[in-house]
Amino acid sequence: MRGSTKRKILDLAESLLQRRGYNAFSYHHLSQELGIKNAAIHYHFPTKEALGLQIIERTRDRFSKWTNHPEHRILPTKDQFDWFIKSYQYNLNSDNRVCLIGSLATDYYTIPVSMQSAIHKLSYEVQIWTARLLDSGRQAEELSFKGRAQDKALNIISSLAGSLQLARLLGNEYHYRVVKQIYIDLNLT
Amino acid sequence: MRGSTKRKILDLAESLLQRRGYNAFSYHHLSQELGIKNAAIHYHFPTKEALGLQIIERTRDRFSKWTNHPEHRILPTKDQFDWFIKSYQYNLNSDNRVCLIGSLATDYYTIPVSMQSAIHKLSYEVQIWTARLLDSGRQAEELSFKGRAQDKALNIISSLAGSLQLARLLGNEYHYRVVKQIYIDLNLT
DNA sequence: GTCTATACCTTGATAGAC
DNA sequence: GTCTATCAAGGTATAGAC
Repeated sequence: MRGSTKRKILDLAESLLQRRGYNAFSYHHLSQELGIKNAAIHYHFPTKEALGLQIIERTRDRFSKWTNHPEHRILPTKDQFDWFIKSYQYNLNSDNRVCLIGSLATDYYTIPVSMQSAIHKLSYEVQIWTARLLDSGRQAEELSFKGRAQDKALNIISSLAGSLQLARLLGNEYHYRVVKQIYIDLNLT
Repeated sequence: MRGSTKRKILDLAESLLQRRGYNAFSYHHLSQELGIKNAAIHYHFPTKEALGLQIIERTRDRFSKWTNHPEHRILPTKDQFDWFIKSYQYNLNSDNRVCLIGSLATDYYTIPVSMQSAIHKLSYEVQIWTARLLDSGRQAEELSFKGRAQDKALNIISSLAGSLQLARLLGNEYHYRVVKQIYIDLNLT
């Protein structure tokens, strides 16, 4: 992974995947942008499936590392939630990428089974973490909402995924408005 | 439009677009399923762009027809909102399609400019209608929420688009939970 | 690790017969 | 309106030299 070329391929592929979708980026895009030939990419990632899979696994790993870090787990609910929101806005400010889950969910029935399985795991992990954060935050009275924490979590995750997509059509400010509304609805200010 | 073949092509293409995305359905898919040759499809829709465009325009037309119908405009806020929600659930129950806006928003940077423009118009119209419904509903005290109607509208639309996508990963019941949470947050029951 | 060269497939699209 | 036949372009992937 420290191999510079391999990492560059992975970074660029991730970016293209979230900007154009799985079926609309090619080895040619990658090779041209990186100034190498497509055979070189196949050396590092034998198949497109292997490449796609590593993109997902790396994201899972990042998410897991942050959320399981001892120093992060003891942060106030708001700080943890802010971090979560920021991870979406990083995409927005990087060429209007949509989130990985949203991108692969719309391509779901066209991607290899191994990738379906991996993105399923990621979405499950995100959902569990968010639900727990909301639940403990409500118990600690750091925020408030009605209904079940899991339902509210799903509602927020859907909202964030969708708002990155709508931002492409209606402008980036719409994402920020959606986020503002989320904070309002949680009484988290 | 009454032409049976043309309509069948449009229906099937719409379905494939919302299930697989713009770049993952082909004239071959259409011709095989309809039992005709790809040249016949090109007769009705000279280019894929023309086909994609008509799909969007038809959806815009449907939306406009319903929302501008005099009998619908005087319905209680809840009834109009219920109709809106049902239009998403129709997709969910038809082969787990995502909504047209969500599908084309993730493919946005890979579709022809004419389609970008059309889907932009649709999303704008949906946003305006939803914001007005929420605003007048709140004034009539048929529902309640904090913040601006436009922001809440965007929040709900994003949520609905996203939940159809997440439903593919986490199961259809998650969409219904998101919807339930939306009603709870609006005090609309 | 990266290259050249190439195989093989799918794609959107067109020409012209019927 | 639909067909057969065909095309050029772009896609993933592999073999083998360097």
